[in-house]
Amino acid sequence: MNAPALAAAGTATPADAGYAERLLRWFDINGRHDLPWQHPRTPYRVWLSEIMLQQTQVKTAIPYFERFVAALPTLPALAAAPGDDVMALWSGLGYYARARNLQAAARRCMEQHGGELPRDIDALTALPGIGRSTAAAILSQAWGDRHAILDGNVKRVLARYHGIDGYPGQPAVEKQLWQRAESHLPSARMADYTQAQMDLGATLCTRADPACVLCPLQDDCVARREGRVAELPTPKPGKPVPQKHACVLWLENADGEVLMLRRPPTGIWASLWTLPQADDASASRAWFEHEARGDFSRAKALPPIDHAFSHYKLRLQPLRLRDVALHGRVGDNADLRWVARGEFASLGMPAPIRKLLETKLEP
DNA sequence: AAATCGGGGTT
DNA sequence: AACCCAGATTT
Repeated sequence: MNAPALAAAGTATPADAGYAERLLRWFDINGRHDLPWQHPRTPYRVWLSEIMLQQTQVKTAIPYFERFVAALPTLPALAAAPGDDVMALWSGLGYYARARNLQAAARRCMEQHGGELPRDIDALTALPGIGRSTAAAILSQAWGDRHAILDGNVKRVLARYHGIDGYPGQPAVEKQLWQRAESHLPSARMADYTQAQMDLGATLCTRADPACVLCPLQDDCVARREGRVAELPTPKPGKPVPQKHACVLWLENADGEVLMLRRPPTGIWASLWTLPQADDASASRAWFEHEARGDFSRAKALPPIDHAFSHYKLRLQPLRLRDVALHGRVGDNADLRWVARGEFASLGMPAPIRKLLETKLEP
């Protein structure tokens, strides 16, 4: 294949014309046409799906999406909802800043854009939680507007197709990928084209064991021709992650309710409800003796929970204590309260804490 | 056990 | 511009 004309990046050149055509022809037969956000394909539903899909795979996102749009079917409904409701609907998906940004953006749309998502790439990108790729995905899918996306799937496809070396998260590499993405845009069918790219990357040009023999782009794929499919895209340079430890207190009152507190609005597990946590057992004891009455030595250590973040590993040691009463009146502090088992579903909680609290224990 | 994913925040 | 942060899932 001839070297593509870099000067022409941004417009489809004759040399590129086949890319979108072949991809769309493949999509018509093999693409995903029944995703819940495609029917009906409204700006609000596309937006919500794109935010969920930023760090979550389609299969995982679908039940969350269904539940979310059933509870909050429109942008004004999202804007008007209590923040706790939004967090509860997001609970388990991870990256909770996405949910807070989502609602903040909805509220800004109510104030500045007449209660609708703006149909303008710059206005969209200015909203919290929406960057260049997400804005492009919304506009192309909701309206058919001509913008290139560059998510993880597209990065992988383009890195292989053009044989681009270097970690795609690196700015210089990402810049090249954007240029390639712009160069392949078709002149019509943008909604299908955007979905087709994501489908190709998700179902066929996968990270491990891609199905190259089925690929509509295999004839011009540099990685395929040079036998470098397995080594592209270049993996992220690894770093050792530190191991951290903490204790969590599982305190129950005489009614079997669990003491929970709301974490601060920034940092890890922001705004989520969780168990009282301290760096070690003696700090847990100090917290307990300050807040509660009872014999701390009765606390029973449960099996530790291991949880992995991208930048550190956390081992949580749960300490369970029952028939606990507090010194003060809990009702005075909205961020610390007794929670009945039946209320768990309505609170946003980190996945490992929810799992811990739902483990069956002897009475 | 390690890699992954897009946007926002900080330096 | 170049890191750093956030978390559940998949491999």
